[in-house]
Order: sequence, then C-alpha cells, then structure tokens
Amino acid sequence: MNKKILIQFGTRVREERTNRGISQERLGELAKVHRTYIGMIERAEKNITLTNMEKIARALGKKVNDLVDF
Amino acid sequence: MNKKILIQFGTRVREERTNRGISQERLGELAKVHRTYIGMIERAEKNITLTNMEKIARALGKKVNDLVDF
DNA sequence: CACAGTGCCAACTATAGTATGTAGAACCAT
DNA sequence: ATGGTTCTACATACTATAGTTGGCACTGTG
Repeated sequence: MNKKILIQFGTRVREERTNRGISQERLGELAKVHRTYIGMIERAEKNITLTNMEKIARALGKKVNDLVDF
Repeated sequence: MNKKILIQFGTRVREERTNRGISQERLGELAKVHRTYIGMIERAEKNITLTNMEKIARALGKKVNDLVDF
C-alpha cells in the first residue's frame, strides 16, 4: 500500500483547512463526516475513498485534483 | 454518495485501457488487482480507495489526476 | 480554571477488495 | 455449423478495512 499518496492528501487537507482557519470539527460538519475522521485523514491513517475525497475537497472549496498530484 | 465521480473515473479507466488494447485481466495483472475488480471499477460499482486509484493509474501510465476531474 | 482544538483508543457497522464460477458475445479456425 | 478461444458481465460469498461514533487525555490560550 502506497502511503505516500495518503500522506500527501492528508497534508494538503490540513494545509487548506488551517489556511481557512477552521477546525477539524467544522470541516467535518461542512463535509458531513465525523470530526475524528478528518483527523485520521490528515494523519494518513485511513485509505480514503473517492467519494469522500470529493466531499472533503468540496467542503474546502477545492477540487480533488488540487489535493492530489500523483 | 456521489456516483458521478465514480462513473467518470471508471469511464476514463476503460478509455485508457481500450486505447492501449489491453484486457481487464491484463490491466489487473499490471495493477496487481483482480480482473473482476477492474470490471467493477469501470462499471462504477465500487467506491475505489486512493491507493488503488494510484495503482491503476500507474498501470495505465497515467497520473491519478488524469483520471479525475472533479 | 474553563474552553477550544486535536490525538488517540476501542468498538462497532458498512462496504471495499478478493476470488471463483457461470453465462453470453464476438471472433476465428477447421 | 461447430468447437475453441478470448473477453466481459454478473452473481455470490468471503475477508479486510474504510467509515462512524463516543470518550478521555493533553495542549495551548484567554
């Protein structure tokens, strides 16, 4: 399993989230996922599915493509 | 669940695969996933994870970003 | 101290991913 | 036309893990 791509995605989510000055909890509300799940994704602890990538990207006002480069 | 993004991904995988003139089975070998799984992804029946997106993209000589635009 | 934010754990449910088998279509040969 | 081959759809059934949730600890800040 290629963890690097998960780390890249998680890192970019965290960057975008902090840039916007919102908490994991707030991002979770916007993306309609649990607050701890956001943390897990940022820490690359879970192998996220495509539909959830899209939900989180959308909540950040970004495209999936902006959060992945692999 | 946003199926459109899964349909787009699956459609692009099929396009790239047929462009290269290889079977689902061959792509499965290259990406190291089961042949039927490739079919399921192309038919948008499964919500693929990020690491598997990368495996399939790589097997097609593409980047994940080439297979998603959402 | 109180509060907001995050990490992390444990337990659970839902579903992604693996694998085998069957059936049907298309093509090609004899 | 029949038999063999290749490719794909689809139906299970199974195993692994993604995704959900609540709780507690720790940190920094007002």
